[in-house]
Amino acid sequence: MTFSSNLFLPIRLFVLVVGSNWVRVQHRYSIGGKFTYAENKATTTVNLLTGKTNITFQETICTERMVEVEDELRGTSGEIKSKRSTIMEKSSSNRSISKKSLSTEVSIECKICGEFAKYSHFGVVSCNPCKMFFKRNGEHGKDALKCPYNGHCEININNRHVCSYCRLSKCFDCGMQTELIRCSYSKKDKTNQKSASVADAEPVVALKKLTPIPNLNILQSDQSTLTVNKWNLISKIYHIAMMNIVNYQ
Amino acid sequence: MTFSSNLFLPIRLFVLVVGSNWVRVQHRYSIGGKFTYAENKATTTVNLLTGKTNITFQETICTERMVEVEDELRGTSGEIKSKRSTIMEKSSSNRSISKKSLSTEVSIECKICGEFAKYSHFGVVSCNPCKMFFKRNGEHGKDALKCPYNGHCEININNRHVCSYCRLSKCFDCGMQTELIRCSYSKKDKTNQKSASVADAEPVVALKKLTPIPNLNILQSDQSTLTVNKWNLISKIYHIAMMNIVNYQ
DNA sequence: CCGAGTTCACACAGTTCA
DNA sequence: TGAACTGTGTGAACTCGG
Ligand SMILES: [Zn+2]
Ligand SMILES: [Zn+2]
Ligand SMILES: [Zn+2]
Ligand SMILES: [Zn+2]
Repeated sequence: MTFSSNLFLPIRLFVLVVGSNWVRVQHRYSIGGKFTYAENKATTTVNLLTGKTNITFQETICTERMVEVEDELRGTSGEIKSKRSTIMEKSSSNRSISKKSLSTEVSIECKICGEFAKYSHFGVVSCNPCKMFFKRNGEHGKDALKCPYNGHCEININNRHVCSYCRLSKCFDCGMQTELIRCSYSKKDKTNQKSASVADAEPVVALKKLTPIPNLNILQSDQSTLTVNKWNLISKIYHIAMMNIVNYQ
Repeated sequence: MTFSSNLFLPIRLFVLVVGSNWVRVQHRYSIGGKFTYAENKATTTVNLLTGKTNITFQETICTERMVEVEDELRGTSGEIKSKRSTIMEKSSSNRSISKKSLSTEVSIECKICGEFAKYSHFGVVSCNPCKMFFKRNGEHGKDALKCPYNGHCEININNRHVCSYCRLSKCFDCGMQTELIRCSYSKKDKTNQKSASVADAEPVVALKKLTPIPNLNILQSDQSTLTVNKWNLISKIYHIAMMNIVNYQ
């Protein structure tokens, strides 16, 4: 994917998704004239959750100059001929910097309760409490619980412990998957335990189609489906990357 | 093979296959008028996997001008005659630039997950993560793993880490070969270990025919078998080459 | 340059205990 | 219930050999 930048420099910008939460932004541009120019490659890797950035900046300065050479040639008849020709001198120097940066303000909230979240758990960006809650209650299903109110409680960080039914409902609504709950660590009989749980528990689940994980799929293959928020986030990343680049100069 | 270009310049374009992953595109064109023109030859070598380009640009400017020359001739009778004549002066200057470029717009996708891939690993064009995954899990076989769903997960870059069983299945389906997984580096007894392992373990493997690595044979000898995708890729290469040429001016 | 190998930090499971 | 921990698979970045 190539962006056209709105800067004056002709910068080619490549954005790649790396892993689930990392986006890599790579700039490549040449600056300078026809015969003296710098080729720059700047790679910024941004973690969308923590905002950490790793930057690699590589610069190659190329100098090509036309040197005029004048040769004196003495002809057979004794007169001096002058032959003028040009040759190309080329030199290039390389330097590269790499730098790790700390977190910036890009932070992510738990989809369930709104608390600060760091990772994606069971397929949804969620905080540790909500992760633990789903692990405990996810397998039983929400039918085992009961809402003391009308079943439409709004869940936030303060009241999340009040109604388990609505909290679990919201977990499922946000896309948490019980399939991602694994069995306990056991090095032996790994396959036995797994097959047992799948066979016993819910054969209906086994027929379910695998839904793509709803974590930050910032850049999916079809770019037309990107929402405004995602484009805004991309431009934010682009801005961060650009600022980091500019700071090198 | 010759392309006709859609520029106004009459450019002759030659495309050659160099090695397995390199394609060389050569342009030749003249520009200018009858007496002043430039003969240009631009050679772009494109790596189909990495998209790197090496460019050589050679320009010969030919100037032929009619120069009016006035010679004083002293006639036999002593009077001065002026003879006006035109002669053809021809000069030519040469310059050549060669430049290695970075661009990666021609990219190849991992057959397993679709991520950007640079090399072929274990017999299949694949990304680094999928390479590592196959190296770790290839030898155990897919029976050691279990799909939490129905065993037909579609693998892409976002969900590849969810179901190891289906990922490994796809690795095998795409043609990854466990035979290409080597032992670890061991500087001593290298030959001994190799011969021992072949002799002891699997004589069947030794009898198997090594299948040719299915990397990008973009331009095979029979061009009629080129698919639409390959033609598209070629035109993409052509575009990149052209853009690189144009940027020199 | 390509394609094997290795290493280490991280993401995201599970577990324990107040 | 949730803070704090352990354990395991993953992948970016590197080395090595042909
Ligand atoms: Zn939460
Ligand atoms: Zn409720
Ligand atoms: Zn892959
Ligand atoms: Zn599966």
